[in-house]
Amino acid sequence: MSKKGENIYKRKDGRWEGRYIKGRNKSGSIKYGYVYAKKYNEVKTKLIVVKAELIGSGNKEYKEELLKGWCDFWLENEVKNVVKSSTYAQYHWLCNNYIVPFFENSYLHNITEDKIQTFIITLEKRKLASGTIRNIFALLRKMLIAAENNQLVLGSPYKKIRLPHKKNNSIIALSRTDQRKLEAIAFNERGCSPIILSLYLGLRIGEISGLKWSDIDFNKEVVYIKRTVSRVKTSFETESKTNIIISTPKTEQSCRVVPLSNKILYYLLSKRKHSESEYVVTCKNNLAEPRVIRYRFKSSIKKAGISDTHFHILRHTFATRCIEMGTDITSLSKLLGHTSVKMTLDIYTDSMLESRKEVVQRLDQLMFDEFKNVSVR
DNA sequence: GATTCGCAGTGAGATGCTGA
DNA sequence: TCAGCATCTCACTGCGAATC
Repeated sequence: MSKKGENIYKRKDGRWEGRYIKGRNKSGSIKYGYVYAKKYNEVKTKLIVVKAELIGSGNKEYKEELLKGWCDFWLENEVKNVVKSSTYAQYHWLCNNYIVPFFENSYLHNITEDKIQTFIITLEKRKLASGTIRNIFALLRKMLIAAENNQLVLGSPYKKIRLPHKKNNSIIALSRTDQRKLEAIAFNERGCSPIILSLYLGLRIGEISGLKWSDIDFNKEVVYIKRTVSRVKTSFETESKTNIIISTPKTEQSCRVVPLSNKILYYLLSKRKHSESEYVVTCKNNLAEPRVIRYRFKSSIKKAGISDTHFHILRHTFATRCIEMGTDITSLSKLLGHTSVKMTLDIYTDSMLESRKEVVQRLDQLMFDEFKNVSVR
């Protein structure tokens, strides 16, 4: 029930007791405050409230708060109701697995640049990817800024930290041969294939998972992307639990209208005839969650004899084929649901190498003709 | 065998910041 | 002013174990 470091314990008389640092006496030992309740969760809530009151009152002694305590308070009061549940779950995980264990016995006002730098080096030694280390540091800094705003931290020890360099991974798409092999298997699926939807509409896995037949306007020949599905950790108290969350797409721009080609329209119409579910891609007549789609994808690429890859490659393949066919970048950006054209350019610049070569060849031809003319003259 | 779940970690995309 | 980099938010991946 109670977690290590929370200072919440079940008493022999059946009640739950929670302790918090109220201050220190002259000898430096901690003075505790106490709260009681019949249930664990009630004690936890009472502790949060009393800590919030202490911070609000500007209690000088309370400044000797351990990072662990501040972390719990901050997550519960300043993060939980502000960000999406998936982000909260992510923060919770990063805090409890990296930040809190390292700074477990550190007081907020004793956290120095050196200590944070050592923390980063420790993470590097654990062979974590640079992106992950940057994510962990970004979270720690955010937490420290919040503590700074509450006068719990002196100075800004997070300002001059050296972080590992970011890696740039190039985008990989399926070759035309592999795409054909995969399509052959996907078109033979009994239900509507998520592979076809991603290859021909450029949809993300969560968008496919949440796609309903009512989102498709067969008369206007368009599909409306309105929701995304993901599995998120929702319980952090006792045994951990995850749930399917249906929410709006990643950004406002991700809510979009994607036109349907004649072939895809025909494909969808034929699949709708045999569907008994409100969802386009199904598992036991309900929506197929992203994990199920990924699981099926893995088995399809195995059957197709394609080397192991991830589902998102289908979206990259869609974008790459569009570029190869000369689609303008603004239209592609809209189709993919990117916020800006710059974003699309940043991601798919490498895919445009062939088009750029073509342009240079054309220029070369032009120059050669000019050169010939000059020589003749 | 198919599917679900939890854990541990990585990557994508949007937005903010900075310095040339 | 604006490109490029940093930061922030959120989604996705791989794997093993459990369950259906």
